Amino acid sequence: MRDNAERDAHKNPHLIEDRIIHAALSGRIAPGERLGEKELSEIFGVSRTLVREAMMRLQARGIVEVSARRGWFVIEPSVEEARHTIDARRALEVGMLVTLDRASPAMIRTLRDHVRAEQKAIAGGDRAERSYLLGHFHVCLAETLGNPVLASLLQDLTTRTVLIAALYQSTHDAHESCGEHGAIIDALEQGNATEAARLMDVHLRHVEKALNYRSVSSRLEHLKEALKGSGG
Amino acid sequence: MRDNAERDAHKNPHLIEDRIIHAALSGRIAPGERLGEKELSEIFGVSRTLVREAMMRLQARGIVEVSARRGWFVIEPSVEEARHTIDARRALEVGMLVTLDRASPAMIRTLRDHVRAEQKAIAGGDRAERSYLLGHFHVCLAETLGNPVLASLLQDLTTRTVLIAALYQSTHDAHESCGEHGAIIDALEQGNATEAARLMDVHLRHVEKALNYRSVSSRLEHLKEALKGSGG
DNA sequence: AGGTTCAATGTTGCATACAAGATGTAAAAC
DNA sequence: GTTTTACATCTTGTATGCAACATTGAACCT
Repeated sequence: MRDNAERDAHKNPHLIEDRIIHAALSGRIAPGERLGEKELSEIFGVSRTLVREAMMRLQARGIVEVSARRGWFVIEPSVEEARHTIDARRALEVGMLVTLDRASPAMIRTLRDHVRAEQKAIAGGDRAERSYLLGHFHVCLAETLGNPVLASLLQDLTTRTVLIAALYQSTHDAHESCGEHGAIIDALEQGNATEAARLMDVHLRHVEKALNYRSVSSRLEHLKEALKGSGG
Repeated sequence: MRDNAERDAHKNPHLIEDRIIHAALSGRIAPGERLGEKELSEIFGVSRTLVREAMMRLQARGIVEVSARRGWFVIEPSVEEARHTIDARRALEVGMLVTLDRASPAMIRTLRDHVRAEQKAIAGGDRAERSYLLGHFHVCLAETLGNPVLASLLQDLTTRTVLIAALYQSTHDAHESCGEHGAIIDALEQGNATEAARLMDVHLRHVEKALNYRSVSSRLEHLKEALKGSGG
């Protein structure tokens, strides 16, 4: 991995977004975190203009939001938004598998490789890599099925889900997730797309169930919640 | 409807995008059409900066693309991209209905209203309104089901589909589309989400089948195609 | 001490200036 | 007549400057 982002930010206009998405998927950027334009412009060695343009794109992708004259912040979805996001994701992934014809052996091999990488990251204790791979499995699935449009949509939804998981202190076990990924591939290998879809549905319900919607770590929400039952 | 966009473009940062999306859905903006920054900045009475920011968001949404130092253009998807887009849409909409529990009477009423509006636009011969409503039905469906995330995703996918339909000279009949929308609502009303999903699947397959993938109106693609069989 | 006002600072919002490259056109060369 | 070349023009790419607002902290008043 390279650290000198400065030189590439001009050549690849999407570098800034890519880095931020990757960092979010890896759990290195928390929901609610502030992303200052000046700060980023120094990190990437470009002017605020380019940073701003990247933020605009990330905003359209639902990853960051702007508070007028206060700054850019990584999204901090409310409980309702979190539900909607995961529901949308479930719809998309279940639909993707339901409407699938058949998965070729080459696809299966690619997916198995990915799960093996997940296992390795879990065993190795690399938290960032683990987080990234567990999320990226879903993007990888869409890519492997050969649809870049689906893959792109899933990248955004997955990133948002990872942020939600961080915000609501997901207790979802990495082993379990990885195992479920494997089971989905099994079903695909046997040509049973319906079963794969069902397993995906269950998997994503697990993801949601592991969230603790009570413990909102947002300062404001936390305060609201705390004060609601204190003084009345 | 108001024409003086100038005054609002400052207050509502998303006005430019909204207008472009609406125009695309209405068939008033064709695929491949050039959207000059200066041109737009004059129309909306703002500087190029704001136009550019809007274009960045539209780019992230897959509606426009930029050709370096040549300009911004409404997307002109290749046959392959068109297939992927419609496939993604089918996955999303089928999944949305499959994973749905139950549609309330209020929802059914809203949807029926929409279809009535479609019929009225068809009868009245308002091509733009007809195009808009037929596309927007799907967004409306997601909104009505109560998921803004889904609605937002569908707005983008639907817009892209409408552009694809324009590019590949879709012969899909408006009456037929409208009828299929009605049938989907019927199934939802009877609480048969599976059937609704099946009908949606069929509906979107019709949409794709109505495309004429041979007659690519893009100059470049057209030439490529023409020259491929001419001289070898 | 507690609360209020006001100035200082930091951040985004928006416009503008200029650089760099693409395109179209007309003159020049053959 | 055709091709080439040079130039004029137009468009986006990027940086920068300044204005507007939010926040913070200190001084000040009560």
